Amino acid sequence: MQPQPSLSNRQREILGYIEQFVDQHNYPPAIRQIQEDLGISSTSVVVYNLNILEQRGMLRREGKVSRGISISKVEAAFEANANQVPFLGTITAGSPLPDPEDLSSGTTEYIDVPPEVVPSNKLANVYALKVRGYSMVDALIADGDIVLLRYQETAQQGDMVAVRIISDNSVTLKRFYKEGDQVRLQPANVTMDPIYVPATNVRIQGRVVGVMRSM
Amino acid sequence: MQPQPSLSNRQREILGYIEQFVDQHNYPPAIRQIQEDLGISSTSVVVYNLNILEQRGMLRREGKVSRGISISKVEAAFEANANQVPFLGTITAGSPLPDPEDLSSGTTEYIDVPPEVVPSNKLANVYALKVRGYSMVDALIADGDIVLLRYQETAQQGDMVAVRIISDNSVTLKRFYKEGDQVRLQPANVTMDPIYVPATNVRIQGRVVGVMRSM
DNA sequence: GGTATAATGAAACATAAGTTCTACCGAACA
DNA sequence: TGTTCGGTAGAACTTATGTTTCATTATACC
Repeated sequence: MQPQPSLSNRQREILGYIEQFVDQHNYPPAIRQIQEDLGISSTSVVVYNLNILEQRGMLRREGKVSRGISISKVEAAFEANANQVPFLGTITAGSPLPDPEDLSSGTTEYIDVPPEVVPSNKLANVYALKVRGYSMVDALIADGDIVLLRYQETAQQGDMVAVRIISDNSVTLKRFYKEGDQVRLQPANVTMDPIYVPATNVRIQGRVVGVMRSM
Repeated sequence: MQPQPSLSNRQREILGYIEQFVDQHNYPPAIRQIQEDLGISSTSVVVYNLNILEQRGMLRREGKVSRGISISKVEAAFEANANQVPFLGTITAGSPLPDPEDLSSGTTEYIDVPPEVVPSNKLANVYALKVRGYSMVDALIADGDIVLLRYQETAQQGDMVAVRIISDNSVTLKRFYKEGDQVRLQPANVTMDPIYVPATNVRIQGRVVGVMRSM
């Protein structure tokens, strides 16, 4: 965001009116409409303030076009809602994770992620996978769940990560604790016991940043 | 959705043009603009087809208003993005569920729900609660999860529901099976055993339609 | 107070844009 | 063949709406 330049009350009022109007009608107001509904005495006053708002980048206008006002905020709202991450397919216990690089493969699907699950500013390198089977119940993840992973090869203590246990050729989701040469993999379900694996036998394939389940 | 009435090529073309135009400019096109850009010979032809499109419910027009076209699709897109449900607070094992009627209490928060979790057309009576504590791990729900409940007092076999066990004064989330006078409450975690309760001892407080977890 | 600058008012002007009317064309049909 | 009907053309008409000019009032600063 740019530094917010000071707007006069009238300018704020006009801007608010336009937003509300567009919201309600799906098309922008005419200058005379702004004038009348806001009790402004002359269209030239509206024009005057619209010009300032345009200079400040609060909106754009198309000259000589009726209702040719477009509020940047609308775009912003759209972008704000466009919290999407690529959907890369399915994982099962046995199979390796899909390669995040597969993004290039043209027709990638995207799914919405509410900011309550992953904040908009932390969506970089995040992708979604659908879980197949019950191999991850100990991570509180069921068949059909959508897991959100951020691609990374290292992890902090206690992170929930997708780890590949090389000797097993399996992928599981566990909390990660490095303990010397060992790695402790702790199920999210607190009633279950951890497993210990030599550090050389695990590869981190991403960090779990969210789960979404539909029923 | 209404039955999709057949549109002529020209009508489809006009509709598509309007969508694209709005997308690009944030305000609707003028009739003459449609006419020229689509190589139509007369404005009356455009008007003629716009009227049909309006009758078909594909768009709305405001009489005598310049660029007074509003595409229903825009609203639909907005609505599709406005997949929100009220956030009613927290639940723990012991406490009763918040009353969905509390909606009236003014400052309700709302949270986004992606259509992958709950389809837009099934959001009626759905509300969100944040889970506190680990009492519901056997339903594959952890501390901090957001559960989405649809308010209802009955359930189908196998539904995941929020049930209140009266004698315990507790609320849990389980799969619901009615078996004669008994109710079988089955943990979502398939490795765990069900519990049996007399039907008179349970109250269904809602159906779990989704879960979202942030980590 | 005097002067520059920001903000307002009122009206005239120009034109962008919706509306309407009538004529025309081709296809379906009796 | 003539008649109806969905669709197309062209043009005139009206008005909704942006633009501009100029005078006027407030605000600030020296």
